[in-house]
Amino acid sequence: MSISSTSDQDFPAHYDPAATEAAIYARWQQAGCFTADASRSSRIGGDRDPYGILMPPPNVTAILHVGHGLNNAVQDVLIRWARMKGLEALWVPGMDHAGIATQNVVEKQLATEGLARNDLGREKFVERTKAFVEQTGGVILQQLKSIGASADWSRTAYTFSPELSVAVREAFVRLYERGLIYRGHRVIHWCPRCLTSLSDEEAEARETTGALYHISYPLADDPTRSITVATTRPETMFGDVAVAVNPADERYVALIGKNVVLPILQLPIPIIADDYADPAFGTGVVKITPAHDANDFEVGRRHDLPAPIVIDEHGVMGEVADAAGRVPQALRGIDRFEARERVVAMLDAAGRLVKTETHQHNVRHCYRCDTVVEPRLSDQWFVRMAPLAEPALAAVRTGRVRLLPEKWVGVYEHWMTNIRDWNISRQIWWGHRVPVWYCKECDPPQDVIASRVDLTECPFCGCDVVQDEDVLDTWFSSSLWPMSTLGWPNEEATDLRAFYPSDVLVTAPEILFFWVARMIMMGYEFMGDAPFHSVYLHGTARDTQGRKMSKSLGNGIDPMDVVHLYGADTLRYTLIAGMGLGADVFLDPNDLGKSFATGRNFATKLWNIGRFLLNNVGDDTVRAFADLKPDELGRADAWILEKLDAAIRECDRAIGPVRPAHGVWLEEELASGLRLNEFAETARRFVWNELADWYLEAIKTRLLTPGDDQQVARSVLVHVFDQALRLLHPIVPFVSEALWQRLPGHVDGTFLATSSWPDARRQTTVDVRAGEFELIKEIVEAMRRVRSEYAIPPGKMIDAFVVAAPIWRQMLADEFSLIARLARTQLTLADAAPAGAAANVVLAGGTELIVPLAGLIDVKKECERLQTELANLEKQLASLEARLGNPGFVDRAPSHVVDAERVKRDEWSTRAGLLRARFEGLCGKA
RNA sequence: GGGCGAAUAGCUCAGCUGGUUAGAGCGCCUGUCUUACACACAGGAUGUCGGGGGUUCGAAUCCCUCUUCGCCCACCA
Repeated sequence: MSISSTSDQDFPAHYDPAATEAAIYARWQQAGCFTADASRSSRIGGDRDPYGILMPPPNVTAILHVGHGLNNAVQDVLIRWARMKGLEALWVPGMDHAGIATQNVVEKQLATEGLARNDLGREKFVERTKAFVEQTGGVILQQLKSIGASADWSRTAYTFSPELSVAVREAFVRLYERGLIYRGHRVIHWCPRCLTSLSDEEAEARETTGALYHISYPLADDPTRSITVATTRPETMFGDVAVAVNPADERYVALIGKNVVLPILQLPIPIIADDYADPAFGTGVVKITPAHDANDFEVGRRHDLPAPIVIDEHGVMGEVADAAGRVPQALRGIDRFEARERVVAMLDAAGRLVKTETHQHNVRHCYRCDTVVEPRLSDQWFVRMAPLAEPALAAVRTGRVRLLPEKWVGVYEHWMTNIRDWNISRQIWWGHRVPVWYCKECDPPQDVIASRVDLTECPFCGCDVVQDEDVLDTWFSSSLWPMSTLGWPNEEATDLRAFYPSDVLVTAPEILFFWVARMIMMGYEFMGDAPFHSVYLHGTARDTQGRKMSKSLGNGIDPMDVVHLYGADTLRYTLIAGMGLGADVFLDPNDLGKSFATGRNFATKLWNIGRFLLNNVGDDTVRAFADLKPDELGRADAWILEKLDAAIRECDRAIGPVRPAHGVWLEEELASGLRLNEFAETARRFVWNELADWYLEAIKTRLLTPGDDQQVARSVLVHVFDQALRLLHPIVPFVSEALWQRLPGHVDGTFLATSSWPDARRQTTVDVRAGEFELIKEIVEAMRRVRSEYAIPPGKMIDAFVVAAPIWRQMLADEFSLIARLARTQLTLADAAPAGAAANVVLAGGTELIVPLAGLIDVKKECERLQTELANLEKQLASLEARLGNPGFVDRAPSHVVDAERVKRDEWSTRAGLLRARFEGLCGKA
């Protein structure tokens, strides 16, 4: 890509991403820039410390949205930084088979052909899904490449691959053998549309306005008396097996043990006493429906009651088990919500509906299809979580794992200490089938066999066995991701030894419990260590109204649109710069130009700095920066090198450290690192406000004037820009690479992506010349302010005098031409303020600028302005005096504060004196 | 209902363990096509740091309280 000429044709004023990005990415890949070499990991005897990031695997059917863009941009910044720091960096990409989600997609597809999954049968359905995934899946991984993701694609993983399926089985069997997986018969969350159970996390609660129905149940032995129950779900009454009152509730104590008659069915059921009934809620009487409510199930169990099921798997009224004659003929086959209305009408007609009141409560919905979840009594597999949670909780408490932002620590602890068992079986077909076989001939416990290999016959009696029909929760396989992608359960696997544990996990807080917590648990259970030391929980992409971007709201932004319009760097820079730690990113889907202006403007600026540099430095050999002698450097050179060092240090602090120095995070370490917006801002400020605004402007003449000093300026410029490109590369990889490869002296076949991260120089002494440039800069800024204040035309060269301490005088005289160019002001050294009307500015250190105003301004107006300025200054001075006169302040404030205040006071009083003199000189003594 | 967090410029947010004149980006105002960049340059304005109390020589920063938002969790039918 090296170029010999820099005509406008191949170096246009605006960076053209379309012309460069794809080609650069291809060359990175070709050169193997992103492929990690496990043998170089110091953990297995190599020469580099490893650094690992695990990509949260997107669903195999997913298409890139801004959330993915944001998530992967963060990871890519980190991995590119680590790579440049000389670590053996591995970013493992991959996809999730996404059980329910993918099955739903295929079922929808089938539906358009008029087919249901049962029409195909399990085997055919799975085959079809597999084919669908092979044909259309993985689009997102390709899209990630176009935003620059430097993942190691040679290690792309898939939760449903043969290798990872082995890991899933191994984990299941080991947990089963340890008694941490068990089969339970209980009420779980059931989605009547997906026809599967859901975990607690998958059943999302949503605040809903419903109704609380008060129904009177007459006493069996005295139909004139009745007790009233309150329920939100009258349709479940056919499954009632009792009504419960609190044993301490005096209203009902006398009735305990009697029967009431279940309305409509005319079925006698007992009144029982149970603490579960809350006297303060509703009527204090609760109907007990063990098959359709998790709490009622527990109550039923305590009282040894049956659990008739009256709603089937589709959410339709029907007698399923143990419920003969319970569902009236007229309601059979009726949907639960329709049935609710009919039951209410029936009760009303029978005079049993006492009243209906509106009621706020939470209703759980399926996280995949939003259907109202139905509590359902069934057999499911569960993971016993308490023992697994213990080390995972300790990991965060001891600092082995840090959560950022820290506010999530409390949430994590709360969840971990109140953890409930995890339902891992799903009644769908797409996923890892539960590796359990049943033998009809053997007696418990030998009739249930968990096996790492497929069984065709019972290992105990040799007769036929059948495999469990269920598949595992997708998140079960995800929880193994940090190990399974590296070769576990083969503990000798090179990648596993070289890269486990990894370093940072970057994800959205929504899946803290779905995924992150469970990965930590599994890490400890199977590897004896947490899978990473940092969890970076980033914010959400929102529209200008603060709504989360989503497909259903249609307020999303397609990152590919941004890439096509403005380039990947624009997308990345905007997202990274706009994202404080854990803060949401706000973008306007209706105005991409405005939303991404930050990134686009920056990319253009950077491009133009490069353009300037190449046009002015040219292709001729540039002196090696390392060969420059310190005394060859000009003031601007010394200044920009100092700023560069500061920028490098600040960037390091913002993004690092790589990992805790002593295994656990210390207080002081937690204050830095992963502040990517600070990193971006620091780099931007350096490149734009320091390098471009000042250094470049300052050296223009030097670059054009042949001689030794020209060579120095060229060398420093190339060096500083090279370093700046390195700092910026993790954020804007494409434009930085494109420019870096064009720098004079670039060696063909080398990449910025794999070059080294800058180091700040170890300077022990303060460079006086840098300070001198700072004074020049202040003078220029002051002159510009004066010019603007007095509305002096930009093109007009004006004269001014400078009164400075003797040590500055020669230096200033040297730089008069530079100041003249930057401030359009011809300075002359003076010993004191010349007579006549003038604007007067005092800079830090007592340097004074005097700008004769004759012929430039309205003297009368200037007098008024000076007067107010003087009044303000004197007011401020008075309060400063008061503070310094306050013994408490002087005694207890740190000395540097007191000193600073004193310096300020002295400066201000000098300035006040000068102002007064100027005022008097200008207006004559009033 | 329990827990956690936030409130700073028009908008989105920085402001670490209290200490010079509270910052950035975008937006806004004025001027400029100054031979890298008008996606730019130069200059500028804007804050009772949510309200109230307290600690202190000194509070955006620490404590209490109120208000308003947000998030997580939860079996009150």
